[in-house]
Amino acid sequence: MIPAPFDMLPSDRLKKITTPKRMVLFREGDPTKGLFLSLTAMIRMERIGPDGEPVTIHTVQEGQSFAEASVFADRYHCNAVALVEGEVIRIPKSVVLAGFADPEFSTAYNRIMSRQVQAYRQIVEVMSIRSAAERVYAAVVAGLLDASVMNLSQRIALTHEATYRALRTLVSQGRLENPSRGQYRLPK
Amino acid sequence: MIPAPFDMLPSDRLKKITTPKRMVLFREGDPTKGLFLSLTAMIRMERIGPDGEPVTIHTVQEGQSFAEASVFADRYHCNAVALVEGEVIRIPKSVVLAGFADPEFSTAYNRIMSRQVQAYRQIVEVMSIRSAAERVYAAVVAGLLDASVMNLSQRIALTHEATYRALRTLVSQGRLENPSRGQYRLPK
DNA sequence: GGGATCATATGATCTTGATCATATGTCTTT
DNA sequence: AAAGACATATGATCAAGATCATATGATCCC
Repeated sequence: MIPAPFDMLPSDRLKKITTPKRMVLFREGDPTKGLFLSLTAMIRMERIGPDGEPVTIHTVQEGQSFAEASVFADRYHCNAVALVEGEVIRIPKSVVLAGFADPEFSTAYNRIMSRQVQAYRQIVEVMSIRSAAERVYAAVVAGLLDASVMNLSQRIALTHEATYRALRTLVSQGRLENPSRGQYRLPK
Repeated sequence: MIPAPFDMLPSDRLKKITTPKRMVLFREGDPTKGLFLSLTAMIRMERIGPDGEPVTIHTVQEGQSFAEASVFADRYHCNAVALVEGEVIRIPKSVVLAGFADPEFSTAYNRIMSRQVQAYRQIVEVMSIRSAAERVYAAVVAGLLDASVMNLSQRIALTHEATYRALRTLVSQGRLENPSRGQYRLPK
């Protein structure tokens, strides 16, 4: 199944690709072929820095789309490399551009992009909080502790040790509850 | 002048508002009236945390749009408060939704949303770099030093002192040039 | 021109989160 | 049931960035 809103596009134009680990999906400077959708893959978007070292721009998780802006550009602005084996779908830019003629697709696409922008703004604000405890608290309030603590700590740029300690502190302050090992929630 | 792509919408439906300092544009739970465009205002988007204290979700700068996702929601999810006096434009959600019938508007709007997502992903990745020098370097490479150093330091969540020191370090390493006071750039 | 304000710049000190280490709980696999 | 892998959890130490302080250059404005 293809995640919304791309399921509204003609499925015969979408190309499923199985990426072996380390496969390069595109390189900086390549003519753009379209955006991608990771079904089960993890992709590193990287740019080669002035020192010649690769700098990670973004890491794509399962279920996420990436290279959306390539639809409006002639060339890719970074490299995309598979970190593990997995499946991705390539959506030709012509298909997306044609999709904008369909108000329903335009609306649906804009909806998910708006949500993403909203989510990123919040993450940026959370990441700007200096104190580990306050950062973790803001993240929990924002609902970012939906998976593991490990996962949370990565998303808010703290070590998992600092995150565990912050959670402990918040529990001792009565600002969070720890009903069982590994479970944290706001007191109700 | 109204920034793209909103200049493509019927201008008689857009409402210009002059916000005095501290004016509340909308509150969490209010029925959504549409999205906003800050012309000269600074707006704080905040949510009231469980402690009853306001938590900043995002700070809107001049020229930015905000509450885009409200177009797809019944109620606002946060408060919007003017930090200084300034001008904003309100765009009713019906106008935006009607706009999606126009492929040209749809394309233009989705273009800027794609760019924003791209930019936010990059910022998040930069903010995840622990070392101040590497963080600043990545930010400069990403072109984030387009205004003042003060501005940069805020955007990448470093104190300005740490940012100045990191710049100094990078210059001494030959990774940046400092042609004149306050000017920093990549060596050609 | 003089004063106010702000960005740039750097030094000294201190706090805090990173790092390293270790242990236990949980889940999966065989 | 044992082994392996991984998340949870916490202690000890250390380095790096935050904080506080001070100074200078630039800009505005009256």
